[in-house]
Amino acid sequence: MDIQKKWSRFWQESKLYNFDFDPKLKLFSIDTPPPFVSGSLHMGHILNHSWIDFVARYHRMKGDNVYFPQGFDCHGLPVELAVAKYYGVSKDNREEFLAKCVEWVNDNIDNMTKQLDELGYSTDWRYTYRTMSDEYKRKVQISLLEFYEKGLLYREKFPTHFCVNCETSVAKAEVGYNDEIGNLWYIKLPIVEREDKYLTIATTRPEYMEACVSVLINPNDDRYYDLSAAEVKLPIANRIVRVYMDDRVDMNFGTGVVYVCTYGDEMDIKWKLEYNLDEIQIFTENGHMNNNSVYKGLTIMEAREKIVDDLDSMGLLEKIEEYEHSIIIHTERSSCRTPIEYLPVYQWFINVKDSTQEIIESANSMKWYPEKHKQRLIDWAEGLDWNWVISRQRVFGTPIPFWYCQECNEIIPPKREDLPLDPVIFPPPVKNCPRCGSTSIIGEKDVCDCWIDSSISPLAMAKWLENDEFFKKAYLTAEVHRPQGYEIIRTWMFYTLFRCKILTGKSPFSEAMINGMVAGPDGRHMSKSYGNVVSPDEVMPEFGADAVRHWAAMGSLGDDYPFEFTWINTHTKQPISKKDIEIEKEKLSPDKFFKKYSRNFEQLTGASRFITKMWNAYRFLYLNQKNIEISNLNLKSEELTEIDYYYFSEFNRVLDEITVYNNEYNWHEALMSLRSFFWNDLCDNYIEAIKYKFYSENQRIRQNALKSALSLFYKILITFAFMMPFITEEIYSIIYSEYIQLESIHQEQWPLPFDNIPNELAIRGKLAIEIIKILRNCKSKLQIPLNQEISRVVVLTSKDLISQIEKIKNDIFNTIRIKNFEVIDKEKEKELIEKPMLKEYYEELDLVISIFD
RNA sequence: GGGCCCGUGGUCUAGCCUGGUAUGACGUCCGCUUGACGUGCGGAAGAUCGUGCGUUCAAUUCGCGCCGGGCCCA
Repeated sequence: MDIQKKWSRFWQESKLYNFDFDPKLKLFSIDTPPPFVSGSLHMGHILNHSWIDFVARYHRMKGDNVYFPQGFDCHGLPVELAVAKYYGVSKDNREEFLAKCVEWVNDNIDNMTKQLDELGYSTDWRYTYRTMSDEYKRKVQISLLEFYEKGLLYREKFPTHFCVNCETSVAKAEVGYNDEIGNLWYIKLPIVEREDKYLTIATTRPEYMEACVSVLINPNDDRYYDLSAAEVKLPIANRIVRVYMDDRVDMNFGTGVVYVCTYGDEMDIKWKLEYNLDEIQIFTENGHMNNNSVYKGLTIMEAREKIVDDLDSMGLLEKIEEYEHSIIIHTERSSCRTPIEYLPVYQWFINVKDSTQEIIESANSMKWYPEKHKQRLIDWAEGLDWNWVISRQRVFGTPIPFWYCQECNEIIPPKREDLPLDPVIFPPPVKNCPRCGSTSIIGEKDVCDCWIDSSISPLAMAKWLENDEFFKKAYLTAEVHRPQGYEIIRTWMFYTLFRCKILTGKSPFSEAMINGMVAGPDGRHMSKSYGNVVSPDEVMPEFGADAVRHWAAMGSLGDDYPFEFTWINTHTKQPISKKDIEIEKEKLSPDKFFKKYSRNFEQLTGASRFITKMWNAYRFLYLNQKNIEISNLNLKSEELTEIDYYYFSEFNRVLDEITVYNNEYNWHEALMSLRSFFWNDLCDNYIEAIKYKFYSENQRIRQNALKSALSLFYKILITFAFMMPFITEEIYSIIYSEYIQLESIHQEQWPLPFDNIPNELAIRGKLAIEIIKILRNCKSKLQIPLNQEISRVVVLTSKDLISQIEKIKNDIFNTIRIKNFEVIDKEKEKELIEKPMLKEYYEELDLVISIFD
């Protein structure tokens, strides 16, 4: 932890990640997802932002001029809810409410910034943007003005969730479902031109009768096969409506006949649009019946009772059943809990339907990692049938900068130079409506959907409308990388492609890297609202940022990745089942509970073991570095041995491999491959095979061995640096800073392969390592401790190989500790009279190995 | 309600597009070791590749249905 703090501070003080606008270099720009300012990050963000940081650091090492500012998505319902809850300020007190929202957001950003720093996130904070800033709002509002000028922005009525008690539209997130016992009324509707024939519908909302615009039946329902396109007469309303066939009608509900009303539920809205049905609104905003109803003035509940009575007296009420169903209620305001109605209110729309081809073209012009997620966007764009509702009936958000005429609904746009503005308080640019001359012009009080804010993030960070030169470099000519999760492909990605293309004529991204969702232990994706979040603060102190980043790197591109843990008893270290933990949680106080049980993060133990291993490898080299003086790491060919060459060539092979993986953002495979090379090859075999030289009498041998070991280790260290910035920096500062004149390992370029490797020597080195492995195995079979000397080993082989092995026998017998090591022509086998302890045949290598006491 | 994605040993993952019973890692178990290594080395066990049907000489890999999980929109 101290090491982490030390380096975090150092990186900041040395301005290591400061972005320098270098006109000579290609700009690689990363359009980071602006996280919503919930206050703290969870492991889902950690996965996402670790990957982004990998991209940034890796591209820097590859020589790109990397620009990646971090943004923050400030507006949103949760902020309003939090402010209302924690500050007790009401929305009605607009000015104070908004000020408190800003304060709340700023506090949250501070904490999230701290958490990103702890992760080793290498953004340049000087370029951070916030969607609530004036500059950001200005861009958003200008973009809306441009959409208006292009004729893509319009305002019309659309049904929304509406609370008739609070007399306001409410967002989806503000409503909930409640199971209630109600009635199911069976109502007979006379069929037109068929005397005494009725069609019976079952409904939980009889008061909607006057809003009924059609009746639907499932075409597979043979009870009603003869009623296709029939008409029924609605009682009370005295209107005639048509019967349609629709296979989405649930045949098992009620009578299998459903009446479509304005607007009973969400399906009604859909059917209304699909069949182009009439719209007959019968409620007022305060929950009474309106002019369209004979029950005008009654409340909805009163009207329900009355209509049931009336139908009964008309003999059209067949029966009443008790029925348990769930109804939508206004849950956000706990004092309300009134059933939600759907009322058409004016909403602002952006026409996206007409741009789907352009969006698809943009998507096709990008490289997608992984490819499969491109389809998600294309399917979505092709299947899109509604335009984008951009208005939200909230307070804290970017204002929709328009006025409208209350008489004729004419939209009055703002002057460009006045933006940003809030039309609620800012006077309109004209006194009279340009169309009808009316003076009742009113500023829009709705604010923008958050996606309106965030879907110009590539323009905002590239300083669109602010700095033309920068914009050209960072957007028009840059390679722009978009990292994000798959869950927002249809929103963030979709809208960004759309808006940026319309506004600039150019598609914003050259590539996208898609991450999956991090799931909590319950299998659902980590989200504050599910209450299954694990904060990085809960694992960072124990495991460190590098281990957490290692965990992130092990996730696979585009797929979900669980962050699991099991509960264990702190004292016995025994795992506890989920069921038992729930019981204990109920029973004990939080204090006692956490004393008795703790979480065990299995996925991080592997990561931290690896880091320990790396640390040990460093320590071993460091100990020897203290004893053996070398002045530089320049390798000369005469100083290198067969084994060195073999491992150098192996490194080259692995380097190629991981470069390909990294270029495709396949961190999982890259890390696996590098990890196993480091652990199984470098530590287990290479260092073991040259270890003896560190204790050699000969100073040159000692120096050469150390030099080549340090050189190889250094290249590996560099390749690990972008994933594990802290430990690599620490090791660099201790053993390498004296040879390499860089302030930080993070200024290094991606390593070049070792050159001039004589193939013949490398092959011989490989042979040496193979024989060493075999002999180590033999020792293990004979249960001889590895550090115990063997008195005699005889290798029988062909004449060709004898001369090869002679050249590497030093390495072999010194590593394995063999007193007498003989290599003999296999034809002379008979001369061996002594009986060996162990005799092993290795046909593929053409070796017979005998070990003697 | 609609659309899309996913389902491989206890866990994560490769392979599937270009069909021939499966890759690697973590974890587990056994043996040895413990002077870079809160360990290391060597070895072993463990998957009828969600399920049913179909195409095929042959399916984890292709097609359809179902089940389960997820995401977004409504």
